[in-house]
Amino acid sequence: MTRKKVKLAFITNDSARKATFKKRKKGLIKKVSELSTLCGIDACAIIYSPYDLQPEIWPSPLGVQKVLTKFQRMPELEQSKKMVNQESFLKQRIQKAKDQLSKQRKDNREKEMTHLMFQNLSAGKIMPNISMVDLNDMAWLIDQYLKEINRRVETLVKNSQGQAQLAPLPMVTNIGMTKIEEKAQGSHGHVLDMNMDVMQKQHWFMNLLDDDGDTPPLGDVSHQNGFWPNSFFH
Amino acid sequence: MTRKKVKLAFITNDSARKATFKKRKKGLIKKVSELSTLCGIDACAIIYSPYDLQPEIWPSPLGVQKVLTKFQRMPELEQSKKMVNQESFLKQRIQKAKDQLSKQRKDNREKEMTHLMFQNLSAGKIMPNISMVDLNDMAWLIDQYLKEINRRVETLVKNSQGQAQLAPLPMVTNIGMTKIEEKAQGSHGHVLDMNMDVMQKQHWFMNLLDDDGDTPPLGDVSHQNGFWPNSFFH
DNA sequence: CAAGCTATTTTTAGTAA
DNA sequence: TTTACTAAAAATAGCTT
Repeated sequence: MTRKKVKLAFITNDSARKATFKKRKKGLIKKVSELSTLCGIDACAIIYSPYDLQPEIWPSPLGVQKVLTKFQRMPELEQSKKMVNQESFLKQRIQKAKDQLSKQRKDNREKEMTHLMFQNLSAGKIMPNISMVDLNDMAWLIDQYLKEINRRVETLVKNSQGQAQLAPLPMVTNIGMTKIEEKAQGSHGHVLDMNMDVMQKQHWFMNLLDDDGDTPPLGDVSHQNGFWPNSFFH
Repeated sequence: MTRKKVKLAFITNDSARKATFKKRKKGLIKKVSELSTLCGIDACAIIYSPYDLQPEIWPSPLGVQKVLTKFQRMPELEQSKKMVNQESFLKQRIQKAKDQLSKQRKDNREKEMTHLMFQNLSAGKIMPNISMVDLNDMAWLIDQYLKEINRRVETLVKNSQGQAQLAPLPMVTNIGMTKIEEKAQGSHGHVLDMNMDVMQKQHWFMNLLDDDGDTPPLGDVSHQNGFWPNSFFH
């Protein structure tokens, strides 16, 4: 808090709560990354929120995976797993089976996407008959990669600090496109801004399709099977 | 940090690192719990350290369990974890091709601009029919050159230090124009201040055009295809 | 080492644009 | 609504005990 000392209790005002959440989420991730850097700690963060369908993750999907795997091997946790009663034991078995099914589906989907992505993106343009769902998943995937790239750029920038007044390094936002300051511009053109919201991303993506020339114009799909957040691996 | 601004890098001193870790771990857990309370977020923290056998957890073993179970059900995230290993080689291929394309475009644009620059500036004035986009890119290019010149000046200054109290060398800011202290003056006139923000640069540039006499006055372009930062190498 | 102490830096609540 | 700003609150690096 700042202008006023804050009471540590649930914020009932919706917009105030959202604002606070966004600010603190950012701060928290910064803290995690700093702890990781300063002390050489393996760390990750996964933050779900009612405001974003996709959870915010740090440092990367792979990084999260790595840390979680490590955690799951830990015996202490198993302790707490075992401390649950019989009912939850059964629930666990059911959950485990469900997880296996889910995992299998995911693996299938993964292979499918790999194939699609290679076919499409390596050709330098997007095939005309690819479904919106697939496009969406692919776009999300690319988004994850871009975020990872930006994280690395930032790390590099930080490590080369003290170089005396370097001009601010542009953040990588899309191939061949740079911008000096994230907030210094609108989101027109084909720059894939990390901070674009879902509608913006959709817009950007649709433009990309249109510009491709050989793709028939598509109608508004915003009311179809959700655009970005929730169609990944259903 | 406090008594000194901290460098974001691994702390090599063992005891200092441990002290920092303990302090920051405490702070981090506090932040997590606050976020959870204030915004009604389900959250947990698990912090391993080389200093404790048991990881520090929040809010409780069961609480951690609960959150983790929720996470493990999430299909979309897991997907992205795995996908990376298998696909990183693909990612590399695609990225490499894109980088090459981008580089080629950049090279072309640079040659184009160099040509333009020679045509225009060596004549001592700016051609009237050059486009705003080109003007903008050219200005950016010149800006880069000036920065490079300043870097070299600074290098020279540093190499000749120990000369006992050199007067502060004026920074080169534009041909024939100097200023003693970056912040000791406003940004009016034709001095190209490295620290000018986008709006200021735009203003400066527009003035340059107006003063040229034979260039028709131009309207406000701040809402056109971005002024300085984002129109280079589209 | 651990614990306590500030001078500073960093975060952020509330507000304004 | 989002973004920007700023003053106040909180966190914390380097000391001291």
